[in-house]
Amino acid sequence: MVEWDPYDRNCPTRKVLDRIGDRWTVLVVGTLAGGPLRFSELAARIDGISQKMLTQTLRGLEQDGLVTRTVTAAVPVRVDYELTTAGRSLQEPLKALEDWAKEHMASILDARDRFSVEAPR
Amino acid sequence: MVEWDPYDRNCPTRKVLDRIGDRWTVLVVGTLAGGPLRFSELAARIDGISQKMLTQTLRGLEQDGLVTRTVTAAVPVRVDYELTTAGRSLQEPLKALEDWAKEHMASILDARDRFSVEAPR
DNA sequence: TCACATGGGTTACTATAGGAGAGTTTCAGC
DNA sequence: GCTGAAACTCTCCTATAGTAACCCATGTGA
Repeated sequence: MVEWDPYDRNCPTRKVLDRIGDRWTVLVVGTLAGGPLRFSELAARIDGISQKMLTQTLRGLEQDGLVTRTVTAAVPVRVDYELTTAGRSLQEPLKALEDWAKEHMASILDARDRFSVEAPR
Repeated sequence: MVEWDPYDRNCPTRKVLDRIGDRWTVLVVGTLAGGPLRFSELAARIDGISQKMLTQTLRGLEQDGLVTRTVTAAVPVRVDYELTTAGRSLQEPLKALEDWAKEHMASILDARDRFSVEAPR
């Protein structure tokens, strides 16, 4: 395996980190964890995502081979998205992040409160 | 523990996900993993980061109680940054992400190449 | 004493990302 | 021929990320 180095500006891992660190990507992958869903179902479950961002995020994931896009010729057209094997393997690290976020929420909110009081910048 | 739900737009976990999913945050925390460093050392190791973004990222991490900022009155001033306990606990999920990125780089780059050929959008 | 170097930032500006919302396509059924 | 629903797609506009240049306090050598 080549030695990837995210600390180098030109290393492609930078782009991959951008993709998987993206807010919407985390949420889309997490939502698809339960099985395939269609566009409108994703939009409904991920509160606050715009159609544009959902389309963009899905295209990015599709491009990276992390989700598949299946069009069913019906009326109206039906489009399903599903995680690939690689996509499912991403669930684990993302879940770790999600769990960390949940676990440390309280202390972080606390720290934010204190910070605004002190902060003798 | 309260039930946090990142899929709700108003849940504060959203903000936390934004912070820890941030490209620079991942790299700064990863760089600080080896022990405390001063501002200029961080800037040198994280290729491509600007002073402004480094300052901003560090302020954010400090605000969330993930790093400490220590000013030593010397000439010129010396400022050290170090991970807190909470900050160190973040290393693990971030490392998982980094590892995932390294492991799947090849197949992702491959998928990207194929995508531009097909893609009968 | 005065220009210069050094570390750790700000400031001012520009480029890109993202949001709101209207418009588009496709095709069965009325 | 018109309607309606799903899944986009486009336009406009604001907010955030990013870049480059400047600032400030202090010690040093000429």
